[in-house]
Amino acid sequence: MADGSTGTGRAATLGDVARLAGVSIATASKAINGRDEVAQRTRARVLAVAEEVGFTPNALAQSLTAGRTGTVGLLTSDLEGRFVIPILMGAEDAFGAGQVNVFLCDARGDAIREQYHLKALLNRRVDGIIVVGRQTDPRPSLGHELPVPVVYAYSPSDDPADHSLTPDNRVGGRMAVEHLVTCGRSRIVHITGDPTYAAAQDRAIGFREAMADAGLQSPAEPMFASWTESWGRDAATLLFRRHPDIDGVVCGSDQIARGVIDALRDHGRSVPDDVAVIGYDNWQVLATNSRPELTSVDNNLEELGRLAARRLFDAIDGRGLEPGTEKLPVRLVIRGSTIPHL
Amino acid sequence: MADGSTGTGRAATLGDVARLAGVSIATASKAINGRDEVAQRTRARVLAVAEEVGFTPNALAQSLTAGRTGTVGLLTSDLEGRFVIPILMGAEDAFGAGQVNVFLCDARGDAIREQYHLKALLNRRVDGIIVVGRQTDPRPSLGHELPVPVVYAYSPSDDPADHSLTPDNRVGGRMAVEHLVTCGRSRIVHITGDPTYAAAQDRAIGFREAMADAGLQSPAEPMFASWTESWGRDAATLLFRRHPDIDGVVCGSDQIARGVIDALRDHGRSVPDDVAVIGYDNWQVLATNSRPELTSVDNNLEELGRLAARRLFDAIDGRGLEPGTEKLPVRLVIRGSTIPHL
DNA sequence: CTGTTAGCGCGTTCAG
DNA sequence: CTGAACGCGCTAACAG
Repeated sequence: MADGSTGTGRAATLGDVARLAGVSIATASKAINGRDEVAQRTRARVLAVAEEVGFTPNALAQSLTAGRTGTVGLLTSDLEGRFVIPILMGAEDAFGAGQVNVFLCDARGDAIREQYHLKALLNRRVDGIIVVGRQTDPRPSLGHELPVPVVYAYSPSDDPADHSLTPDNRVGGRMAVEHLVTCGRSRIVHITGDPTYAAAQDRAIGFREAMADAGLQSPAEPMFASWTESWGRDAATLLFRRHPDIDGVVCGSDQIARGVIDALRDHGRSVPDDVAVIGYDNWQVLATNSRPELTSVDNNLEELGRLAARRLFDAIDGRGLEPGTEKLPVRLVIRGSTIPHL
Repeated sequence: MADGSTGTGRAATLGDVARLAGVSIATASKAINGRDEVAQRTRARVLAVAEEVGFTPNALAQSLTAGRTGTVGLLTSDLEGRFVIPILMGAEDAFGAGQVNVFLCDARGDAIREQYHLKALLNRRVDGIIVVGRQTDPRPSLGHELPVPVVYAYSPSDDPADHSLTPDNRVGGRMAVEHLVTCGRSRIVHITGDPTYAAAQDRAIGFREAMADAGLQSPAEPMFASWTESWGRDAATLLFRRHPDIDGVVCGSDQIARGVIDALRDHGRSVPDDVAVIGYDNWQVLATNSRPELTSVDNNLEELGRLAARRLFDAIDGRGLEPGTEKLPVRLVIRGSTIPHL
């Protein structure tokens, strides 16, 4: 604490502490690291001095000998941070507060920049890397020549030999339908986003499967276009004009759901009384500000982050990563757009 | 590239390269770092070997002697990442791609955890720290006993001796009014969020000043409550019932603005023809999905991040940080909620 | 119990 | 132009 002034005074070193305490560097080290080969009185003296001069062990030097740094790289292209933030938090949780620190690098979707960041992370000797994408479509692998383990989160790697974690969109699509069926709906349609996204396709597959399983026929084929509110509005207008008896809408995103609800109100339909609407992603700012609030499928991203961290940890400890993509369970968050008076 | 397999093969060291190239470590070092005290042929040989074994300089070892690590800590409590992500990106820009890496730590609003992270960052010998809050209210200083410079971004420090960067909310409030006046509005009201937030108060001050400067009297006092859509709806309903001739609404956030627009549609008012509405924060997902799209005041967070990085850089290079809080200019993003047919 | 010695991987004198 | 030697701060074997 008495380091002195603003950004100057070179941090105290173990040697400083040892000298001031009148012991050797090795003894000081043992005392501070709680080894039991030190006399109580000596330890007390060393600790007192350390406290006094505000000694902070130099993690760099420690890492140099230890062979591991206790750092992890989070390599992302998620410009909004929508996926990377919960994953980061989950990872921090799993690593145990402060044991591990995370380098966050944003490649902005640029492969060159990604290589650059990767290089930097390796130079800094991170113990492992988590790659976070912003779509569930497979992304190019970083390859296997890397000296540290890599886990892919949200976007799986396109190489099946890598270890990837991604939410199970198919199950999510199913869940949405099953919930609406439980709510007594039977004329259910699906409005979703960009058909080039795996997420859109997978959720639609789940939708179709669950409809078939329930013995229901959708009044219309799933409609794909874009992940926007305006598409939600337009699609809803179109569909309800053609099929006025629709009583449930499964949406591919919360934004689409907001648009759908919006359009329904314009057309004088009540949500959820006339029509139940369900979103996807459980994006708080959209879901809880909606009127009524939005039932939505949540990807459990924090859990995904925790798991990614745990997998990486295991790999770092030499326990090896099984190749393949884990599809993680999603969960339904029920609010007022499917169940009245909630 | 030929390091070998998955996460095992200890990374090649400068010594390895030197041995394989048949030169001393010192020569290898010079060759690789582009010093000109090396014969062309020797350099070529060394570089070839380095490439072949996939040599990566150990940044830890470099930092140990260099005295600086080329790392920066980003200490935040912004759970959503709404502020921290653009600031991170701005900082990465300013530092120059890859020269500097950022440790991102989320304290989750917990002072204990913050101390813990701070300690870890200092152990890792970061060259400097940027503290990012999620409100513009002053936050507790980290103190001045730190061995590295600190810059506060978004949330200023409560200690005027620290260096802080925060958006100029007062000017933002003014700008909103001035824009509406330019658009020919004169009966303008202000609906904003939680009155305990400095952001709400400062924007309201700007609102009042600009109204006075324009010689206008607001039909109603600014209304404070919460940063939500539902408050926007309720407040708008209330206000328009009492003052049907209002023709402009300055909102304290985009969420509030969304609610206001929503209510206006319910009441059969057209935006922007009957009433112009302006939001705050320019939160893309809200602003561009609105119908009509939302004119909004943008806090220029990336620029703020860039500047924070630059200030920190200067301080690291010993150029010293002037104490005080810099209020950064904001900018208006004009869309359809104030100007028709845009 | 304590101190001495030897590295960890690299950059940097300073002789050759 | 090249190499031997030292130090960055710390931990881990050994001796004493």
